[in-house]
Amino acid sequence: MVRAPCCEKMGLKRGPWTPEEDRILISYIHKHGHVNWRALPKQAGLLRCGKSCRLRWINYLRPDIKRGNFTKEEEEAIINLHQMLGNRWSAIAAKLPGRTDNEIKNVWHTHLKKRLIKQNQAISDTKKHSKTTITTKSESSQSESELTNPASNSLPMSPQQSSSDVSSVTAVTTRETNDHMEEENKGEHEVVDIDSFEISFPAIDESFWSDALSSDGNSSQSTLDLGQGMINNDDQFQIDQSLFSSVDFMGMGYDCNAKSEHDGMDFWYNILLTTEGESMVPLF
DNA sequence: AATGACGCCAACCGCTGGGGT
DNA sequence: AACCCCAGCGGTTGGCGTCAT
Repeated sequence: MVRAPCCEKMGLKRGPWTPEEDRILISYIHKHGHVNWRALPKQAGLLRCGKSCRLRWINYLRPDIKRGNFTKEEEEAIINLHQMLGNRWSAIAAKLPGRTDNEIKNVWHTHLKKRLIKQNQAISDTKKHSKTTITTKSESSQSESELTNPASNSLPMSPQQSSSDVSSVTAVTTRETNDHMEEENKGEHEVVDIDSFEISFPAIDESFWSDALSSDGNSSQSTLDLGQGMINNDDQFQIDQSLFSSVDFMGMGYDCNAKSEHDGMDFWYNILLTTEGESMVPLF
């Protein structure tokens, strides 16, 4: 069953807004606010559906909207936030005052995604010449789909994700034996393709996401005690601080690698951590 | 000057989750 | 528990402007 678009009902207007409509909407919201978007157009005397009014206000008419081109800083922030959050445009917009989710989404699709694809293409071309890594995966460059939703393939599953969605974890899981650790330091390690390396992870316990990571600033390593959770109930993530990438996402967190042992093998994860006072918690 | 290709972006569509009954 | 209503979200579309031929 296909639902008819709301605006098709009874001659409601669609398409671009006129300055007069804008004026009516602004004036009404200034006087009465927007408690009920559905009722608003009728009360304001607009031949639009509530949804259309809401969108026009949120994306264009709000007084705190910042118009004009995105600055370099804003673009970099979007790239970083997209790395962390994926296509959660509203969450990204919340970090960029004056910018709307729609605007950010458009900028991403029209500028930033293309730019990143080019950059990654260049990086992968460079790697092809210098690579010593044993790779079981076909040597394809980062795909557009990976760029479209990096958060889903570079992080442990979020509480919103299905715990049966194993591929989102395995997508960046690299397998290393303990022996490979030293090799890794020399820049060599085995990268295991998710398609050819199958392993089932137990479901993530909800408590994982709320457990705090205690950080020991003095030692070279700190330990993230997962409590019950990620791989099995006894697991701990060894966070090797030397492996912190030192990337500080706008003061909100750190990008680091984490290791967990499972069936005699070490599994490495990329985790984003955010600081909350003294402790650090997994961002996702 | 005409026209087709392309890029941008405002607006729309359909889905989802929360709250109320 | 089931249903309805609504706001909010992310994906998609279509119109318009610009550029290349």
